[in-house]
Parts: sequence; structure tokens; C-alpha cells
Amino acid sequence: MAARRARVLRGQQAGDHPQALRRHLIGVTQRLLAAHGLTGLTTRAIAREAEVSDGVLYNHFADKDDLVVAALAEQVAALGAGLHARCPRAGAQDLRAGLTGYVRLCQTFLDEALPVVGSLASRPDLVPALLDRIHAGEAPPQLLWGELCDFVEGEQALGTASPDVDPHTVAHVIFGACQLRSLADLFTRHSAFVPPGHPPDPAADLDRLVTLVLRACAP
Amino acid sequence: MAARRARVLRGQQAGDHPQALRRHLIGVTQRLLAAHGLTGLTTRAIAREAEVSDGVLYNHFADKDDLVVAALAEQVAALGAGLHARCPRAGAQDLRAGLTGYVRLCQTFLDEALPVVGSLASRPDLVPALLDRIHAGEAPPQLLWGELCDFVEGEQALGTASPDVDPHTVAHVIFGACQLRSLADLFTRHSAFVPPGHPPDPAADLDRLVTLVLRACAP
Amino acid sequence: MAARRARVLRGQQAGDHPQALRRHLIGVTQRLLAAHGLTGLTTRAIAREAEVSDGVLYNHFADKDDLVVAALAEQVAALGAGLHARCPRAGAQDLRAGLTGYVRLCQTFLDEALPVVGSLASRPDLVPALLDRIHAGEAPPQLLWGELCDFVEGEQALGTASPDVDPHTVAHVIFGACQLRSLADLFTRHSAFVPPGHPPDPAADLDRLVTLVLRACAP
Amino acid sequence: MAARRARVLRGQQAGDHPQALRRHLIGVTQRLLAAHGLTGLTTRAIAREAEVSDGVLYNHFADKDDLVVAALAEQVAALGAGLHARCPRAGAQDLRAGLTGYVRLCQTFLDEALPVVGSLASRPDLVPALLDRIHAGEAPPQLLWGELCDFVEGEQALGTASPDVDPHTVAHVIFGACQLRSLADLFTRHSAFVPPGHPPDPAADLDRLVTLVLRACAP
DNA sequence: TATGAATGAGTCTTCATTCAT
DNA sequence: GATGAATGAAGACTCATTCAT
Repeated sequence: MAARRARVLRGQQAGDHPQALRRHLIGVTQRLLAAHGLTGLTTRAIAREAEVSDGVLYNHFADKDDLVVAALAEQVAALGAGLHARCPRAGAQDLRAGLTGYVRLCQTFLDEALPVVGSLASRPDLVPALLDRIHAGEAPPQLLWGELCDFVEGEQALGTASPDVDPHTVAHVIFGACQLRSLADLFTRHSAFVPPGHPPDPAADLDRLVTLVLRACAP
Repeated sequence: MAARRARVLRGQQAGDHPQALRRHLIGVTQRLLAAHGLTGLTTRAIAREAEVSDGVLYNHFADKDDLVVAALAEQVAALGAGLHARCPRAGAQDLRAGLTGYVRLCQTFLDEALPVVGSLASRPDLVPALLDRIHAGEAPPQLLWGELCDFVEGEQALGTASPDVDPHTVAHVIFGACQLRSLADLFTRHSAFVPPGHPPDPAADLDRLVTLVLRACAP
Repeated sequence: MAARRARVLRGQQAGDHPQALRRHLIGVTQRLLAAHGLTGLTTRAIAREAEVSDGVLYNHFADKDDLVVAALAEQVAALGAGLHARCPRAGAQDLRAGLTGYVRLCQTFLDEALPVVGSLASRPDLVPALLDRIHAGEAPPQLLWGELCDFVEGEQALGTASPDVDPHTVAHVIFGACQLRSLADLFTRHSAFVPPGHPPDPAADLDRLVTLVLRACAP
Repeated sequence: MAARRARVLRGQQAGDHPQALRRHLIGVTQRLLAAHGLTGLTTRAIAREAEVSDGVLYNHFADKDDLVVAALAEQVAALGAGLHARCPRAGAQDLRAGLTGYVRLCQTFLDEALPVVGSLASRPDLVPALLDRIHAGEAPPQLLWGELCDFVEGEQALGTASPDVDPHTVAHVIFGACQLRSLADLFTRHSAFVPPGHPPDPAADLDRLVTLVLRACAP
């Protein structure tokens, strides 16, 4: 009555039949995307890695781009898992600790989002399709950015941070610094390149970033 | 018997390099790279746009990657043209004006470097070859970063900026913010996407960034 | 336990053949064949149009070709429905009216047979299988051809038509002219092409054809 | 200075460089089209039969359809070679001989055009493109049709043929009968099928066709 | 040295057919 | 018997690279 299952998925617990392979393909694509980038990602590589036949892809996705976009969208969505819970709340710790938390969160977030950024850098034409799937505005990047702004505003309300500093600019600076490091790491990974001012000590670097922002926020 | 010249280059003033075609190809490649990215750049498109035959490329470059790397390297080098002259000097103007100058310089620089960043994001394996050509350390990015650090140190020496702020972190923050905007523009260009906190008013945004850095540098 | 029925066929009056689905598939195939030709007819398109699953086809037919041949055979058979009754009889009207009737019948017949002719033109290797199903000799084309010959012979016996004219040649000429128009219409349908001598007025053209045949039959 | 020649074409007399391979490909395509029809004609089969690589095709034609249309167009054009010279002239022989000449010409013509008709029957969407290449109106089919009409008119002027018979209808009848035989032969070739009234003796059949037309033309 | 046609491995995609459910 | 996902062998087409001219 039901249709056949792919070899790879056989012998797994039942109950998740529908779209099990779809998820499988998305997962494999995410892995390959993270490992080798969108350039050089072939449908055959996906099929072989997924241990399925060349054609299945087209039973679940319109075409390669559709699969890639689905993988990226899910990647972005997954980034947000537990994000809300881990966001420091204004007043719950001293300002330095709070900002440090956000910078760490932000760096983790952007490091994990690197495959997405890299893919879109080579195929910006996929952006619209990706946004369609993500329901922009509710997506993790915006969420984190919003939380950070709220945090700064909260601290301002508490008098811990100067009311004159612009929360969005704080977010901009922190996201920018983390994105820069993320990209630099990508390039460094493939060479002995040490980008300008790139410290051998990420922890200290993070600390210096927080210090700077802290000075900017001082009442 | 002199070597034959490509059709396009005939009828130009004599005396120029025997490498005129090499330069021509690099220029065309840079243009196409900026316009359409590394993905989707074919040797045939380069040849057609350059109005030369498909094969010449291989008389001047080992292969396509070699040409691309040469084009990127020259692009990076070209970014530095007049950079030194336009860098604000410590004490030559008030701190805000100086920082504003650097942020502007930095944004221009990274906007022009976007094709390079985009290309490397999809082909990080080209990074080593590119670095070989650039003589890392002397290249414009480092130069600008270095000038900015020197500027901050100069202002610190003058007492205009607090000695406690880390010049490298200032550079990190400014480069990061500008890079983030540059990338966001790339994505936005292909959709109605408005990234988080992306302002409709770039000038005001720049101003807020300077203000924040300024606060961090306050003695 | 009775076999399961396909979704589409459920809820119809019971009592019909266990081969209801077989007929359903044949009907759908005929429709698609007439609409888009054999080239470009996929089993999936048939299944979707028939609102059944991709696989059922193979429960009722050996393979795609088998289904197609069955559809063509049934199409040919269906062409003959009521053919016998509509064939003018010798002496039942004047010769012109009788011939006109046959030409009209013949044109209708060949227009409806066009999907068959078109399909076989691209897959002449299906001809043997088709003939196996049709029980050649009893099939409508032969029937109509035979009736026409009988008609001419009848008129000859009545003295209305010259005994010197060959009935088979009359049939050949009429079938040929109608087939040519049918093919020309197929090609014309896809372009502004006007075949040589193709008149804008089919009725007049038919009339001229009858006139010519009539002259040939004049005693 | 010039480009490389395909292996197959090497060692042939020079002087015909440009487009030698283009012609070669067209020739091979015509042969395969005649032998196996458009359905089942693959680019790889063409390449293998032409003893060239899979890709060459695309150096000379936009795509497969473009090559096919070129092959068909050339086929049609080639049909006309010497056609004009072989057309009987009114009064140059008795009417029967003249008509016999036209019927033979017509049958030869349509037999050779069968690959074109068969191809278009399965891909009527190619008709417009084909017509673009053929400059309809000047093409062999129209030419032959026109000559036949002129011939009939000529004989009418000479009083050999009745002025009441319509020349276009004569052409219609002859073309139709020949086309029908041509198609029937195609189907017969693949089976033991004997179409209705299909005689074992083509010569006698032709004779009977001429006789009928002759009767229709009798003054 | 420049030319540009030829090469052929490789890409995405389609589709008739199978088969576990 | 019906289902529809899985299969995998083609198919059309691309493109970096070579090489006779």
C-alpha cells in the first residue's frame, strides 16, 4: 500500500516514513555544503554520499537549486535552536558578562552560518528563493540581532549603559566583527595566511572586542 | 620575426609590453568577475569579451585558475592606489573627522574588494595561490589596517584618544562593520531583502558607527 | 477477497468489468496521444492524467509500448463505429452525392486516424504489434475502402459509372487526397504555413475533388 | 592560423575547410534520420556515426533541433536537384506520357521526402523553424506542384485536356496518391502488412492511377 | 604567437520500470 | 491489486583544455 523505502533508510524505526528521504538528502547536502562549498557540489556527489540513486533527488525537489535552498533554509532555521534561551537578559549579570555572552553567541552563530554565507556569495540569485522559505523577519539572524538590541536597551533602562549609545550600532559592530573573523577563518583554513591583526589568541581577541564595546557603552 | 599580435591589440601605439594581451585578459576577467562572479565565469566568455581566441589564454596563464588568481591579485593591488595619500594623519583633524575618513576609506575599499571576497568564498582553495602573488604583508588590506592602527596610536600619543583602547580592535570593528554592509548589499542587490538593522540611510549609519567608536576612544 | 480498486474508479456503479482500469488507461492514453503525439508522451503523464499511481500500468500492460498499441488499436476500432451505416449505397442517390458522402466519410475517418498515423510514422516498429491486435482485413480502414469499392462497382452495374474505371484506384485517389489534407493540417496547425494549393475553402476543395473523380467515372 | 580539423576530415583535399564538418554532420544526420527516424536519434549516435566527439555538434549548431532542422531543410532542398529539367513539358509528348512522368517524379520525390514527413509528424513544432530555412514558396514541393499545374494548363491550352478540370485538384490527387503509397511502404517495411488495395505490382498501380486521371482530363 | 575547431569527461535532468508496502 | 518512492541507464548539453594550422 505504501511505497518502497530507500535502501539506506530501511531497517530504521518506522513511523517517520513520509519525507524521511527528503530529510536525509537535506542533511547530506548540508554536510557537503559545509565541507566543500556550493561550487563543486554535484548532484551525483549528493546521491553517492546519501547512498541513493541519482534520480531520487527529483522525486523530492524540483531541481538541484531547490534542494540547495531547502538545505540552506533548514540550516538557518536550525541555527536558532535554543538561541532564545541562551541569550543573556538585561540585568541578569554585569554588562561585561552579558556582552561577552552575546559576542560568543554571535560568533558561534555566524561560524555555523558560514556555509550559507559562502553559498550565497557565489549564487546571490538564490537569495530570493531562500528568503521565501525563511519568512524573513522571524529568522534567527534577525532574532539574535533583536535580542541584542533589546539587551542593550534593557541595560540602558537600568542605567548600566549610556542612553546615548545606539543599540543597532552595537549589534552592527558585534555582528561585523564576528562575521569578519568567520570569513578570515575560512580563508585561513586553506593556507598559512594570517589576516591583518588576526591574533593567535581568539579568547583575548574576543575580550578586547567586548572591552571596546563596553567603553562605548559606559554611562 | 616578431610574434603575432592579437587582433584587438593591433593598431595601438607600439612600444608597449609584449605582455599587453596578458594585461588585457586580466582586465576583462576583473570586469566579468565584478559583474557576474566567479561562478558562471567561463573561459569562452572571457575570450569573447576580450575579442580574442579561446586558446590565447593558455599562452599567458597556466590555466583558468591562474588567470583568475592573477586578476584577483591585481584587483587587490589596484585597491591600494592612492590609499596612502588619502589616509588621515593623526592630529591633522579632529578625531571624529579622522575616524570618519577611515570608515569611508574602509567601506570603499571593501566594496571594491567584494569580487575578491566573493570569489574566495566560493573557492577558498585559491587563497594560497593568491597570497603567493600578493606578497602578503605589503598588500593594501594590511596597509589600510596598519594605517588605521597607526592613526589611533598617533591620537593616543596626542592625548586625543584614550591609551587604554586597543588600536587593532578599533580596526577590527571598523573593518567588520564595513565588510558586513558590503556583503549585505550583495545579497540585497538580488532581492527586496532588508537585513536586520539595515538602515535606509547609509550616511546616518556611518555616522552612528563613528560615534560609537568615538565613545570607545574617549579619554 | 476481491482485489482493490483504484481511487478514480471507486464510487462508480459496481458490476462493471474487472478491467475497468485497463479501459480507463487506454482512454487517457488515446486522449494524450491525440493532443501531444507519441513523442513526449510519458508514463507519468498518463498516470497523472488518469489519476492513478505510476505503477498500475504494469498490472495491465506488458510495458508502455503495449499500452500505446492497445490504445491505437482501440482507436482504429472505434473509428469504424457506425461506419457501415453511414456508407452511401449504390443507386440510393445520384453518383455525385454518393461520392461526396464517401469523401466526407473518408476525410473524417483519416482526421480521426491522424494520431495513429502520426504515432506510427515515428515508431513504425509498432506496426506489427498493432496489426496483431487489429485482425487486419476486418479493420475499419479496409472496411471503408471495401465499401467504397463496392459502391463504385454497384454504380458500374447500374450503368451510372463507366465499367472501365478501376474501383481500387478510385479508393486510392480519395484516400490519398484526404490523407494529404489531414497531414497538411497537422503541419499547418503549428505554423502559418500554407501548403501548395491548400485552399482557404475546404468545402470547395472537396467539391473539386468529387468533380474530378466524377469526370473519371463518367460512362 | 587556422583551427584544427576533425580527424575524420583530415587527409581530404583542402580548399573546403570552412564548414566541412558542418556538412559532414548534416549528412550523417540525414542518413540516420532516413534509417531510424527522428525518434531514437541521439546526439551520441550522430557523433559516433560521424566519428567525431560528442561536443562538436554544439560548435556548429545551436542544439540538436537546430541540427535536425538543418538536415531536413537540406534534404528538402536536395530533392529539387534537377527537378525542373525532368518535368515533362506540355505538348512535348502525349498526355498519358506526360502524366506518367509527373506521377513517377512525384512518387520519387515523396519517397525521398519521407524522412522529412515522418520527422515532422512526430515533431510538428519543428515546422516553423524548417519553413524559416526553406523560404517556402520557392521550395521543391511547391515547385513540382506548380510545374504539374502548369503542365495541365498547357495541355488545356493545347486542347488535349478538358478546360473544365481543375489543375490544382489534379495535383492534389496525384500528390495524395503518391504520399499514401509512400506512407504505406514505410509501415509495410516493418511488417508483412498489406494495406488495403495495395497491389503487389507498383507499375500496374501507377498505370491505373494515370488512367484514372487521364479519364478525368478527357476533353 | 594567435586562432578557433575539436575533444571528451562531466553536469543536470528525464523517464520507463521495479518493488516493498 | 494498487501505490508511489526508488532505481539507474540514458539523454542533451557545457566547458576547460588541446593542438593543427
